Amino acid sequence: MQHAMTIGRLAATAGVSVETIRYYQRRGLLDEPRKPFRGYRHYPPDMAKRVGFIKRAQALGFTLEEIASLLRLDGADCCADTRELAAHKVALIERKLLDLGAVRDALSALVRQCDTGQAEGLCPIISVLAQDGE
Amino acid sequence: MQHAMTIGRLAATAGVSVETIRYYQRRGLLDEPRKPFRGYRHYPPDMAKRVGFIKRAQALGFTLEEIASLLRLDGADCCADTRELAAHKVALIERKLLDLGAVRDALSALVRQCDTGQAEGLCPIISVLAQDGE
DNA sequence: CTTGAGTCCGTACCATACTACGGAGTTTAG
DNA sequence: CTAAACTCCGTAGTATGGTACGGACTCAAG
Repeated sequence: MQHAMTIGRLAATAGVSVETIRYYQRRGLLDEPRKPFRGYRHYPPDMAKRVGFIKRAQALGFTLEEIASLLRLDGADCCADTRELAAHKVALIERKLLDLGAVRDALSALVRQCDTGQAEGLCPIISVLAQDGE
Repeated sequence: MQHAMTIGRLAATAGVSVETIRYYQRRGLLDEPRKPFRGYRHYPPDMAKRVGFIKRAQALGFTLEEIASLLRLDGADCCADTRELAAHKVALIERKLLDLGAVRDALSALVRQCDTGQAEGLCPIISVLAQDGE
């Protein structure tokens, strides 16, 4: 590991800002290397991978809290927990997809109405989501 | 409309807090009924449906800003502006559908990997997230 | 050896979407 | 008719996920 970096290089490598790195440290997602007696902290290159992990998990809809717990079970045999969390997210997303589809249909019906010039029905956006599903 | 409610009953019916109702009023998502000379404002029952719509739209990932413009489309008849706005929202939703669909596919592929039990040591979800890929 | 860039650290600020609080007025149940 | 409960209204605080700032220190190039 001769390629230890400063925080600035780490941030650049990981594609985030220095402030974001520090924020993740405060949130407990990254640990802060010991500060040398004189000089700057140096970060191992793996840290950049960890930041990448965080960013990818975020893009999949995990909160920083959830990501922190994923990172805590990293490598452990708690695959089942991770699987549960992911499966739960999938279920949430499936519902969102259905509901979003309904809203899209209502809106595009409105657009079609406009195009065919029939001012008959009024747009019922509210009612397409009106049932207390969930 | 003999069933006009006070803000407290509205909030209870809609399953949110009084403060949330007021907040939506401030944000322009709900209008505030006139205050009688002496007494409390009273809210029509439809208002609860409107709040329900807001909540469900939020769960779909719309911001309050976006929801405000969706609400403006409810009950709209077709003028050019309405058509434009609706078409724009449809495009927005199509994009969300694609993004969410991709997230779901990625996540459920990961869950399937867990299930096919080829877990030699590391959880597949963790190891995929840890990858530098992309 | 100076200067400019980068680091350290704390604090403050941003947007979003609430949530809580306090004091005054109003309503309603007993 | 009194007292609890509710409303009104403004202001202030919370959580999330950062971003910005400022002063002191340190490192690296000229």
